[in-house]
Amino acid sequence: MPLDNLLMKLRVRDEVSLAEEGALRDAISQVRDCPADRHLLREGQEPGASTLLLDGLVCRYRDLRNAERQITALHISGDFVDLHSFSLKSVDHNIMTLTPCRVATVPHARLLEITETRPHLTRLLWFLTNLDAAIQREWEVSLGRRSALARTAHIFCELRVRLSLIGQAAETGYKLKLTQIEISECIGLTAVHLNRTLRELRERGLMEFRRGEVTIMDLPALEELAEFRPAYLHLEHRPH
Amino acid sequence: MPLDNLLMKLRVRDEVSLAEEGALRDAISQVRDCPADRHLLREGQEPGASTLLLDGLVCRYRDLRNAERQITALHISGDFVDLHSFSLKSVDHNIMTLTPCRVATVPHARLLEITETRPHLTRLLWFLTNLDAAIQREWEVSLGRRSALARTAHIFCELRVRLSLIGQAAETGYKLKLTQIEISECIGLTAVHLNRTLRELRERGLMEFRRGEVTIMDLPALEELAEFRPAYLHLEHRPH
DNA sequence: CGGTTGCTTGATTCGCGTCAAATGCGGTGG
DNA sequence: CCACCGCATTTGACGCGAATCAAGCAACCG
Repeated sequence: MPLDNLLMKLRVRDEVSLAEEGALRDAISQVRDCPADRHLLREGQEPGASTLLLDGLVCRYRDLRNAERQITALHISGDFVDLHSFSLKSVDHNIMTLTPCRVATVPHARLLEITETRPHLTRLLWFLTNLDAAIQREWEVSLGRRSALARTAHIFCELRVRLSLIGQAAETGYKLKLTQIEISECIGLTAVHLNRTLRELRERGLMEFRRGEVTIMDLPALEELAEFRPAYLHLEHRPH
Repeated sequence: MPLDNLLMKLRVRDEVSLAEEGALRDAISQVRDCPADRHLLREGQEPGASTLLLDGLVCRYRDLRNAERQITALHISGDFVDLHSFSLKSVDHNIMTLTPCRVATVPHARLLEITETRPHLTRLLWFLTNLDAAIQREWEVSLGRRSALARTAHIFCELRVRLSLIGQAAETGYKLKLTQIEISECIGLTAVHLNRTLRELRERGLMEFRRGEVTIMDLPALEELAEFRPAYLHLEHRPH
């Protein structure tokens, strides 16, 4: 079912009625597959539809002059990768797949209709925007003030929780088909230094990352090192 | 007029009808003054109202163990400092005034009513959330990949544009009643290093920051150094 | 199998942090 | 109006964490 992961994610936080589920289903105009490393959107474009990620990993990033890029968000199954394009009209960054992906297209016209007729569902979509923003805030904190070691630990803690909500992570580990280069671009390190940092985490017996597989040896110690507080992921179930 | 700055900000991007203006006005339950360095909200609280900043400067921040803080957002007159609390229910960071402020309280019940009855106004509020998120993204880029010099230049470029939208900045400068310590907490530097960086900007003839006053000597060069592209501030006028 | 991409490690450099002290400045009270 | 206090700013000396440069290795893929 294309909507499963999105619905799981939403239903952690609030009720979603069958009518709302139907409205979301009707909003999808098309489902397609997309290979890895393909742009879904580029800076300056004005898409007429938003993209819901059904499977795979997608990032949003910005390039700077010195040819480095900063990945500003990572998206997993069930995330609306550019819901904000409905609201902002133009996008101010690039969006690309990191693995082969399955994506659903949601025309802005149908989102508009939802905002005209379904206040509660609109608030849920708005909530998703706020959730993305909360995650971004936490990345700002990492980039600004956490050491390489804590920053690295933190992103793996965050992804563990986010993936566990859609049944794709356990306490002991999860699959994450990213390269060290890509992860380093998320956390503002060079790939070389990330590699050394991963070695340190491994040698300390906290976690391991090898060939797209995260193995967590000591979750409490890892979360403590990262100062990971999942409050920012807003896991509480509340009427919205 | 309490709403002037918010309306100016919105009307740069879209039409706001008189009825909508009235609805916003009716949403305000109270206006009050607040001294500098006062918390408006703390991590974990669940406020029943959002706060619209009418005058002054407010920041959002998170503290880490090592007693350092990262400021994740700066708000100026006309900004909803915690519109997201309506959507997220609990706040995951601290919000405090940096200067004496005048703030308006907007009960969540009235925001709820707006979402139930005014789709277009709801979309405008949602847009404000997305605008904040776009600014946060740009801060992530700065924190992750820009040098101290570019990062410093960038925040002054951004604030110049944001303040100019509400008539509080010129090409040549603006008032900004912040300390170097506070600015350094925004851009992930130490106050000492920011001070050296400001000296460098001054010696290069680009800009000066003294006693809460920004003087810009060479705006094009400053923006070039910062790689400042205002696209992320979404200044285009579009139907939402 | 050879080519390509990602991972790993070492040597070195450098940007920014840390520590410490001096200077400047606005506010307060006598 | 001046003396003093506390905080912000400025500067210097020094150290460290992460970047850079470079080379070798492992894994995958046609």
